Amino acid sequence: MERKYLRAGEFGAAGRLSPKALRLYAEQGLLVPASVDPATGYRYYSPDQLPRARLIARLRRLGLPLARIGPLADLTPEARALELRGWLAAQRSLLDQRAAVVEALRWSGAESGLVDAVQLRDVPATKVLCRSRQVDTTALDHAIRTAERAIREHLRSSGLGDGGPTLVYFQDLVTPDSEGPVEVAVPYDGSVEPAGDLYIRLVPAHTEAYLPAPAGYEDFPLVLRVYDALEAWTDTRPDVTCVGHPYEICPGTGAARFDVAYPVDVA
Amino acid sequence: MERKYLRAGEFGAAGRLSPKALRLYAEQGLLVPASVDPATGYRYYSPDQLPRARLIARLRRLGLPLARIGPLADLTPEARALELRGWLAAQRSLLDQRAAVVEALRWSGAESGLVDAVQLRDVPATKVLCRSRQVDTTALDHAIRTAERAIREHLRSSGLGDGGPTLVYFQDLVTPDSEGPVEVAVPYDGSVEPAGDLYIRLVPAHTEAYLPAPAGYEDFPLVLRVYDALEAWTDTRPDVTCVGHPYEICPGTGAARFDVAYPVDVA
DNA sequence: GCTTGACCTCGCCCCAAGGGCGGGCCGCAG
DNA sequence: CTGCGGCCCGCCCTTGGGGCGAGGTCAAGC
Repeated sequence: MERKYLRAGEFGAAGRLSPKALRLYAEQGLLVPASVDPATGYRYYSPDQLPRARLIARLRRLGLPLARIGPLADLTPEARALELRGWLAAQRSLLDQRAAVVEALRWSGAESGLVDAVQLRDVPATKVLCRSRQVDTTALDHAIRTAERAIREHLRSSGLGDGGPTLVYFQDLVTPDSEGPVEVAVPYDGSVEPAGDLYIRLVPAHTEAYLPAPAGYEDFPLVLRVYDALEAWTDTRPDVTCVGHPYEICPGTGAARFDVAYPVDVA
Repeated sequence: MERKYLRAGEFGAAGRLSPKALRLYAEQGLLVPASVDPATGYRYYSPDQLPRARLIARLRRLGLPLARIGPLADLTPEARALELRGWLAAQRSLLDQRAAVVEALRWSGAESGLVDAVQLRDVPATKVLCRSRQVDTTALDHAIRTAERAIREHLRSSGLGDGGPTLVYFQDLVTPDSEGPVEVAVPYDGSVEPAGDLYIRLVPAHTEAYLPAPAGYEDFPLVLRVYDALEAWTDTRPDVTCVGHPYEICPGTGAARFDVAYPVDVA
C-alpha cells in the first residue's frame, strides 16, 4: 500500500519548513519532491522524505548555508557529527579572534610610547618582484615565508643578489576573519623576467611614516596597536595624510623584526 | 591652512574601504563626505574623517551590521568596549547553544527506550484560548508561565473553571537561535470572549502520537531526543504520517511533567 | 591648450535564504 | 457546482557590498 503523497504545505508543516523554503530546496536539488505535476507545477512529497526534510531544517537552523547542507545530508550520522564539530570549532576560533581584536583596540588614545617613535622617511621608486595569495590566518606565516623564498630564489638565479627587505602588504588588515589576499614583494635593481605566479610592478617614490614593531608587539593581535600608533600620529599631524594601505617591512629598523609603514603625503 | 580634501579612492585607500563601500555609507549617513560637488556628484572627504572611517572599517570587519555600527561609532571608546564585549558574549552563547544542539542530535537512530513508549490517542475538537509571543531563550519559561496564568485567570473569571492541560506550540522548534514565536493555548468548554492579547481558535479533532517526557529529558537540549523519538516512531509506521508541528502538553501522562505530541494522520 | 589615462559616478545585475504580496489556478468539501 | 483555502509563479525586499559598462571628470604630460 502506497503512502499518500503530501502537498507542499502539509509536508512543510510536518517538517517545519515553509512551502517557500521547500520550493527553493527543490530548485537547488537539495530536497527534490517525489513527484511534480507537470501541468500545474504542484510538488508532491512522500512521507519517506520527512527525515531528510527535518535534518535539513535542523542544519539550516544551526546556521549552515544550503551549499554545505547538501553534502552534509548525504553523510553518515557519525561523519556528519564530525563535520559539524569541526565547523563549530572553526566558528569558535573565529569568535576568539574577534574577541582578541576587540581587546586590542585602542580604547582611549594610542600608547604615547609608540606614537613618539614614529618617523618619516623617503622611499625612492623601485621595482618589486611579487606574489599574491589568498590565505587564512593559519596559513599566513607559511605563505609569506614560502613566497619570500621563491622570490629571492628567482632574483638570485637572475644574478641580481638578494634584493632589498621584504615588503608584506595585507589587503584586509590583519584581522583574519575569512581569508584575505596578501602580497609579498621584494625590491630589486636590474632586470628580471616574471616567472610562474611571480609578477613585477613599480612602487613609485613616496614618503612613508614608519614605526619599528617593538618586542612583544610583533604578533596578532597586539600588532594592531602599532598600526594604531601610526594612525594616531598622522591624525595629530595636519601636514601628513595617509594615502594608502599600510605594509610591513622585514627586517625592520634597528633590532626590530619588522617596521610597519604607511605611505603618506606631506604638505 | 586647510587640509586638502581626498577623493573617494584616495580616502578609501587610506582607510581600507572601497569607494563602493564609502558610497553606501554616505547614502546611509554613516560616514558623510565633508563635501559633495553638486554638479558631478563627486564626494570629497577630509583627512579628519579618517579615524571614523578606520573605526567603521574595523567594526565592519568584526562582523557588525552597519545598523549597529552607527550608534556604536558615536559612543565613547569605553562605552563602545562594553557594548562590543556584550555582543561577543551573546555570540558566544549562541554558539554554545548550537553546540548543545549538535551534541543532542540523534546520530545513529533514536533511543529505542523512548521510541517504544510512543502511543496514539484521539483528541476531540476543542476550543482553545491562546496567547502568542515572540521570545528568545532566556525569556521563554517566564513567557509561558505568564501566559498560562493570564489565560486561566480569564477562564476562571468567565466562570469556566480551570480549562484543560496547557498546550505549548513552538513555532521554530526548540532551537533558540534568535527569537521565535511561541503559542500557549488552554482548551476550555463553554463560551468566553477574547480579551487583550488573548484570542480564541479551534483545534479540530485529530489523532496524535505522544510520548511523555521521561525524567532528565525535560530540558533543552535533551528534549530534542523526545521529538526525535516521536519522529523515528512515525517514520517506522507506514500507516502513520505527521501532519503538523509538534507541541507540548503540560502536565503530561502519568508522572511526566509534559507530553510531546505530533498531530498525525492514520491510514 | 589639449589629450590621455586614471578616476569617479550612476545604474543595473548578482550572492544567500527566503518573507511578503498579488494574481491566477487547483483541489477538495459541502 | 461553488466556495475557500492551498498552491503556483513572479516580483520586490532584505545586507553589504562586488562587478560591469557607459559616460563624465580630474590632473599630469606634451
